[in-house]
Order: sequence, then structure tokens, then C-alpha cells
Amino acid sequence: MKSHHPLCIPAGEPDLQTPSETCPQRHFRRPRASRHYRSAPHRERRDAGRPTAPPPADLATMKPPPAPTAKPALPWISPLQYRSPARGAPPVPSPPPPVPSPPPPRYLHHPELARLIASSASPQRALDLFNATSSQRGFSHTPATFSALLVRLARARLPRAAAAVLRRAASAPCRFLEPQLLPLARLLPPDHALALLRLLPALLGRTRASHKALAVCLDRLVSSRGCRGVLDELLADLRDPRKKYLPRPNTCVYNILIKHYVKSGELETAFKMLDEMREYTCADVKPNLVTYSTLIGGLCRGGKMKDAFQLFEDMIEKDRIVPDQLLYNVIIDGFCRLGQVDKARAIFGFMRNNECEPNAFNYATLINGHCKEGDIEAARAVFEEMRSAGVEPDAVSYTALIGCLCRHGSVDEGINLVLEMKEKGCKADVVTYNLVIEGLCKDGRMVEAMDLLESMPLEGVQLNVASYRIVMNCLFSRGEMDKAVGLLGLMLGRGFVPHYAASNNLLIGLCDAGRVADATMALYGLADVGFMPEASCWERLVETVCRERKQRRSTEVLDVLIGVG
DNA sequence: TTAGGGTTAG
Repeated sequence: MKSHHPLCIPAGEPDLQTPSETCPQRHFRRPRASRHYRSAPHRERRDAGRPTAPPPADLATMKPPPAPTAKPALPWISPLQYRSPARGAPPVPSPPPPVPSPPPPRYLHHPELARLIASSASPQRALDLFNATSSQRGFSHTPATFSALLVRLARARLPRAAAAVLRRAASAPCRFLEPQLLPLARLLPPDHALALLRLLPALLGRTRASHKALAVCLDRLVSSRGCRGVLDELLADLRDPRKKYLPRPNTCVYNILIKHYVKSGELETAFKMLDEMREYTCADVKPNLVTYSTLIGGLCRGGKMKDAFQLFEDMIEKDRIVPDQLLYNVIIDGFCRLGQVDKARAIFGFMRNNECEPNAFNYATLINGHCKEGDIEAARAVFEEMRSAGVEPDAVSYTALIGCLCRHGSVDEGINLVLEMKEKGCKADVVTYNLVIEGLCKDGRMVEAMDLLESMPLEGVQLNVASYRIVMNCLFSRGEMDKAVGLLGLMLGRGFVPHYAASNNLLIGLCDAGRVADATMALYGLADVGFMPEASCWERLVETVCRERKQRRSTEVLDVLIGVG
């Protein structure tokens, strides 16, 4: 195939010539969202763990707070400095004009081109290479070069560009192999999964998509929030015999459907799926351990332990399926959720009698059960019991005990366990640290909590939005507005937004404290990530600003809000 | 990495 028209990036996606990662203006872009917050998960992923200036702290060095003057305040990246010159900020330089990529210095063959595209420094460079090689004499793109470009664009989070290339590929006279395209289902945003699935048969030269492709795309949609519309479309296609691009569901696809109905609380529909599966006589549709575990999990989470046991027995007696540690864990967790830790513990004996040794997950679940009951002693005992049973504690079981200790006033013991994990080469993850941060906050050790927030990215731990929200909520509830405003700057700078209610509360709290300038500043920062204050908060802001006789400020606040809408 | 388990925020 000869490419006569170079591909270009569809409008609405970031200018490929401008590397947003290094552009400070991006922290406080002009808001575009019309909702409370613009959807930000990609920003969260992009900015998670970005290192900051302060030197690393170690858990072992958690000490009383340094003198306030000894440590610089958390960075507040002023939105004003990135705003229009009318507000006194220095003018923001325009991005440099696009520089055309040089043509390949020599004739590129397919394998080398695919390698160059995959390793290209920017998606623009990849696209330029793709376009430039199209005009080489006698050259046609192959599935391998298309695939390299598609993956490169998807990794650069340019879904519309990838979709455009995909449509182009569908009209090219070449046949793809599934492994060249299926990774896109995970790289592209979930709502692109259906479009990919519909194109797959044409791209692969088949009548229908494979079970694997259907399962990957369906699971992506089921596991993602905010894709209900696309998921419903796919579910309708699955029920519609005229939709020839889909295969008839197999066990795996049924299991994903059951997971979906269980997750959305539609247990009755989930059991209808089980009945449907039982009606089949073919080998590729038959309820298995995953099917039963998913359904029993749904019953256990709903507190229906009796029904769960009935199904458990049916599974063993009628279908001759042997339960594993995972299924037992679902049941242990079910009892723990109901506060029936003694029954949860009895499952351990039952497991051993049935030649199924409890694993670290099972112990972690039981530790959490004791933790919910506030019984630290019992939780410690289970941890020791696990060790004596020869089950080496892993991050999950350590985290369970650390969480228990931190929530019940023994934060220092929890911190010692984190250090023990380090010594043993067992890596504490973001959940472990969030529990320590929460414990520190509950203890009023805010400086240590904030130190941890600042230093963890440098320690190689990717903090998530919860890490910041735990501290933000605590600072707010303690009325520590200075630190809350400082943390807001740190959060936004790293691409995380506070919870909607917390944002409103912070602004109202600043108004209550008479800190109009801080409230305005915080509003600018929040508005730039798509935040729209709720009506009562907005009223409070305007009222406070007017009371302070800062008419000009009031106009500025109005400007920000108009920008949001 | 075609499907099922624990922990954080809300």
C-alpha cells in the first residue's frame, strides 16, 4: 500500500510538538471541563510520583517536627504567574512552531522502521517516520509498522490519533495478527475497546473476533468506571444474533458477565447467567471454580452467608469442583465483614481438614477481621501463627497488621514493621504507606505525615490520590488551614485533585478564617483542574470577598468561574 | 496480560 496522504494528529489532542511533561504551564491550564472536575486519571498517572525538590526522608528518621523556619513551606505554584498578562503575570511564551521531522537518512526496511517507531523519543517523531517512509520507492506499510505506530500513539495517550490510524489500517490490504492489535485494548482508554473489537475481524481477515479479544475488551469495560454506555452497547451486541462480529460467549466471557452483574448488585441476573451456562452441553461453556467464586463472593459481600454455603456445597457435590484458597478467602472475608471472626477462623480448620493449607491472603483477611473488631492482640497472634505455620509474611499480610496497628493507636509499632519489611526485602506499597500516613494523621503527627508525602516519590513509592486526600481531609478537620493550602499546591503540582467536598470545605474554611487572598488563590488552582464550587460555596466566596471590600477580587473570582463554565 | 481473593480515599 502506498501512503499518499500523511497522517496527522486529530484536533483535540495535545500538540505533539509541545512536550507537556516539561511545561510548567500545564499544571494550571485554562479549565475546559463543564463538570465539577475534569476527568483526570491520565493526569494522575502521568504525574504520580514526580520527584520534588526536598531531600528524601527515611521512615527511621521520623522525628519531632523541625523548626518551621528550618524547612521551606510546601511549594505553592501560583496560578497567577501562568495567567494572562492582564493580571500582572509575565507573558507566557507561545510554543515554538512545529519543526518538520527530517526524512529518514536512508532507505528504511520494515523491521528497522518498526524498531525506530517503537523507540522514538516522541509520538510526533514516530508519526513523521511513518509518513516519511510511505514515500520510499516501492514501500508499503505492513501490519508490523502499523502496529508499532498504533502502540506508540496509544502509549503516548493519543487515542484519537490511534483510532485514525486504526481506521486507515482497516482499509489497507494487509492482514494483522491478533497479538499485533490486542495490546491496544489495554493501552487505549476503555471506551475505545468496543470500536477496536468491531474493527478486529476486518483487520485480522476473520469473520468474528476471538474469545480472547472479546474477553479482554469486555473485561476492560466492566472494570472501568464511566463506560456504562459503551458497555451496554457491547452487552446488547452480545444478545443480538445479527451481530456477527462476536463469537458465542464461552465460560470466560460468561464469568466476566457474572462479575459485572455481581459488581452492579444485579445478583438475580448473575444467577440467570449461571443457569444459562448450565443449559449448555458443549465443553467451552461450563461453570467452573471462577464462576462459583465470583457468585459466592457476591453473596458473601451481601451478607448472605447461608446462600453462599448452599452454592458452595452445590459446587462440590453437583459439579465436583474442589475449592481453593482463593474461594475460602472469599468466605473468610464474608464472615469477617459480618463481625463473625470466630466463624472465619473456623474456616481455617475446615481448610486444613480438606488438605488446603491457608496462604498469606487467608491470614491477611483474618488479621483484617480482628482489626475491624479493634482486637490488636488477636491480629498480632494471627501474624505470629502464620510465621510458625511456615507461611512467610508478604506485603499483603504485613500491610494488614500495619493497618491494624496504625488504626488503633500503635503507629510507631506499625512504622517499625515497615522498617522490618525493608530489611527483609519485602517492598511496602502505596497501601502500606497510606495506612501509616492515616495513622500519623489520626495521632496529630501532621508534619511527619506531610514529610512522608513529600519523600515517598523519591523513595520509589508511587503515591496515589488517596495519599493526599487522607492528609488533606485531616488537615481540614483540624482547622490547619495554612498546611491545607500548602498541601493543595503540592497536590495540584503533582496532578492530583482533592475530593470535591473537601475542595468546597477548604474554600469555605478559608473564608471563615477571613483568608480571602488564600481562598482566591486556591480557587484559581482548583478551577484550573476543572473544579466548579457548589452553589453554597460560591455564595460564601462572593459574600466574603464583598465584605472585605475587594470588589476587584470579586470580579476575578467571577472570571475564573466563567472560565470553568 | 481472557475470568475469581486482601489493604487506602470517597
